[in-house]
Amino acid sequence: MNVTIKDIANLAGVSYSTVSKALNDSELVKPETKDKILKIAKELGYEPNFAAQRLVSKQTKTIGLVWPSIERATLSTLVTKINEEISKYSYSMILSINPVKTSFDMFKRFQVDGMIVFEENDETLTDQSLTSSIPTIAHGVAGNNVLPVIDVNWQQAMYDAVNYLYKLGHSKIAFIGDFSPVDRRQMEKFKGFQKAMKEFNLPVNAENLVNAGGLDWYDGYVATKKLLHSTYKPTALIGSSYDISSGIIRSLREENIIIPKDMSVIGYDNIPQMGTLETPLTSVGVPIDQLAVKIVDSLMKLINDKSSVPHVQIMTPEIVERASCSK
Amino acid sequence: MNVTIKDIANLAGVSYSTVSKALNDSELVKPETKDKILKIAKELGYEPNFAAQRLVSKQTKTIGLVWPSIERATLSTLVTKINEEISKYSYSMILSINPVKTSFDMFKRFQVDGMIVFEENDETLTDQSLTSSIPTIAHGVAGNNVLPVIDVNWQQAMYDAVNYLYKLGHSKIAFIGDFSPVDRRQMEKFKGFQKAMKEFNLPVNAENLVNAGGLDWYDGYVATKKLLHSTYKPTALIGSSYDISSGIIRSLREENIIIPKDMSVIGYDNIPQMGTLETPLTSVGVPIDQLAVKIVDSLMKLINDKSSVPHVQIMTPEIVERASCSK
DNA sequence: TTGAAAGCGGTACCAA
DNA sequence: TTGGTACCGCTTTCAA
Repeated sequence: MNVTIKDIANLAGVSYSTVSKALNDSELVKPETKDKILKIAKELGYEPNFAAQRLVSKQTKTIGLVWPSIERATLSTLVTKINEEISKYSYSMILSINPVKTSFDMFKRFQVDGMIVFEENDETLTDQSLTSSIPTIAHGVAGNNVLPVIDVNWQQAMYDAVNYLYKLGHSKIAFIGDFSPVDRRQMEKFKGFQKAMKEFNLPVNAENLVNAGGLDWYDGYVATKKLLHSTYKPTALIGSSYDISSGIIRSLREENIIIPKDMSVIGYDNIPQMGTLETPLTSVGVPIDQLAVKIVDSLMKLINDKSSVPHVQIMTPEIVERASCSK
Repeated sequence: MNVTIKDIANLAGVSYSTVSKALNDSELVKPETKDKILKIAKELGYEPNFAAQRLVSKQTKTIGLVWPSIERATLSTLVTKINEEISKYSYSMILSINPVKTSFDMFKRFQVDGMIVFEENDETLTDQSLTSSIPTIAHGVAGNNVLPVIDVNWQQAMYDAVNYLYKLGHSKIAFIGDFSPVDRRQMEKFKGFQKAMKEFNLPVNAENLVNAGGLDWYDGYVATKKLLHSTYKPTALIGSSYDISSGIIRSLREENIIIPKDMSVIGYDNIPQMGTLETPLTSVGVPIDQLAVKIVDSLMKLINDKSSVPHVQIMTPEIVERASCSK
């Protein structure tokens, strides 16, 4: 059996409510008594029963993060950052890699104080049944979202990328991305690209629009290969994700195309790893730290005051230059 | 305020102990009563208070998994498998990406029924303070391990790889791995390679031993490049991890070296992804499913009977042929 | 400054 | 088949 405050009370010769106070460092206990109690508690190896505490206090100081697809690398950086951010508030984070509903149920059982979900598909954010009594923040594309969401201006990110290249003098710009319509984030990026191209009177067609059909580096690699062997000769490439961009670089190297001399490249995803690729890449996107801070901040606000968080918050992307583009 | 069994009892006009029984599907409640109670519970949107249940039952049906370095891809497959395996026992899994000690403390607070840790460094398994009242299984290299550990016969894996190649007629076999001495798993692989080579009277020296200095694909890529441009001309390569092997393939392709015609390649890590690489790779290692099953099985045994699990269990690797080797 | 006692939301045993 | 009740371990008034 575990040590309880009653055991301590017995040995200390005080009531157990006094022990409780002492352990919580209350002002109402005489210092000597407190010391004595603390000492005994230590000797006995006392560990508070969290379930009992919770039953009374209704606080767990824990955030649950739902992350059903751990195999996608880019997000792991964000998760790590979020974890750090949460610690700053002296909260803990637990992770579940089960489907959203299952995870929510589990977190509910554990009575976490708050939850964070990443958008998985269209329904993640709009499914009515996912409303929760527990403060929850989602990260994904705003729409009919049931939960308050932290969104990113994906369109603008791509617009900025095109604009950046255009200003450098490029007009033959290709976009390599995943156009599977289930992923709204990818769709948004695509729209942004289209919009920018149109504005600059540049064509968007089957030639400069390359569907990688997936988000792994290999998809980007194959897509780029195909592009390079087509008749269209772009002078600049935009990769729609970190992994895809890494595939692009590989393809270019194999073909002995030098970045940025022969080809300018910009990648989406503003994570530090962009700078440690084979060829460091100029990238566009919301800096991952900012995103983590915003998510955690919003959640904490939501926990303290249910009505204090906007239903949609959109983050502005930035360009980080790493010399992978030239005129 | 949340709905409690007392609320239900009031509305149903029964005592709350009856409600408790009904909700737990006890035989001792008349079906009609049960139905009525269940119906009311549903209407009220009743959700049991887990903390209260736990306070009494002392069971959480939850396993905590400590995984401080989520950024390493290979393990994510194992984690996913473990999660699946745990579900089969109708347990849930929660994950912590904090340092081992911090994670243990948190899991303890949540009173998980069991824990799983992956070896991070020498101390993870030997640190006395990590003994825990909660049943815990570690995965890593056995040694002075405090916790029961599921180990893999890394040496034999590499031995098998060399043997396999040798039998095919290769004698110029190079090993590309990470020799940083902090990672005991890597060290073990290296030893196995050495041992096998010695047995077949093949030399081990600076030429065929390539230190990638890291575990990312890029490390393997650079190392292979270097090797290919050296005077030593191997006919077979062994990659010490999935990522490194993927770098090897890539280097070979760039140099127009065909697998397996011009070069035989075996990779460590027995995960399905080995078959979906640019060039599917013959690989050696403990099949990841087996590993997951063993880990979870052992943990469940440990939970049910503290003394039933051997202090060290070593899994035997297997070779999966995928036509990346020839004579 | 300390203690007594009333819960928190359940489970489980015993009595009715 | 149901109800009464004693806990589980702790926090938090309220009295002493």
